[in-house]
Amino acid sequence: MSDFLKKYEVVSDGGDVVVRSLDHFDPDLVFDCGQCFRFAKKDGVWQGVARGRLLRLTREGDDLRIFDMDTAEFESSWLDYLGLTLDYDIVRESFDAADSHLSDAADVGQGIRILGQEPWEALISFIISQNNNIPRIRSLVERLCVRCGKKFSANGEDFFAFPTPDEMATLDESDFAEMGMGYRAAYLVDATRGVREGRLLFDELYDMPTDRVIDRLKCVKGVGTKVASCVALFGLGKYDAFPIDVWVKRILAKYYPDRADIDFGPYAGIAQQYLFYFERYIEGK
DNA sequence: TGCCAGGCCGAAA
DNA sequence: TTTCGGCATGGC
Repeated sequence: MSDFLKKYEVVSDGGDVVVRSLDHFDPDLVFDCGQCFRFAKKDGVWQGVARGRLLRLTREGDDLRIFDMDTAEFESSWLDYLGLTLDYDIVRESFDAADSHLSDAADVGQGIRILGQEPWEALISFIISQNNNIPRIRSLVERLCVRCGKKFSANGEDFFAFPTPDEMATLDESDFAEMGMGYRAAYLVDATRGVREGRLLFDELYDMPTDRVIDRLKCVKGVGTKVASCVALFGLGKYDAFPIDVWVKRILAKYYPDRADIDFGPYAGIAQQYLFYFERYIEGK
């Protein structure tokens, strides 16, 4: 375990886990910056379904409280999910060194961390995201989970896990279209087929260089550079995944007209997320 | 009522 | 290789 993990402390507290002195984690930004679509704030507590479980958490001053969890479970899977295995002091230093505009964006988005989502969920979510707005993406993802995800109860309510490929395969294109997926219905069918038939194996992608990962993901119909980059970043932890051909035309052309070849380095994907959030923030969301 | 949204596909130049 | 129209749908 490297030194930076000693920057915070994980303790048990009345059936909850409390992460003491945690920097660079603002739930309002983490869960509302457009990287995930299944979390909502309720009575000051962020809650959502992830990895088949209800996750509830809130900030308490310098600490982060995760409800109804023991430290063993937290350390084995949620440390990684919440992005706490990466030192954001180092990320931030690299941004400050790279560029002043990015540094400004990082000021605004201070507290964003990249979650470690399931690649399958990221793939489906970001196929749905194309040419769609965030409230509608949330609504469509939820509709999909209610339709074919496993139902479970937690904290006195019913929730639905994100459907597995097999569960998605019980639906056809017309079912997805009925849900309001539009022309993405065919893409969802192909993604499901691709994973079930082994054309796309996520396990092979973790140790692969990011550019090859993106090429592989593009074997699914409806997955281009942008969607593939989001899956690589949010679902496979490829922090350098940067959707260059899309953002060169949008964000880069907008903020870096004379520097189309700017290199954001090993955390380019995180830089991209700060810039995405910054654009939403300065344009009033 | 229009415009637009975490884009991609396929055709045309 | 780059450019561009079309695409389903519903937030705003």
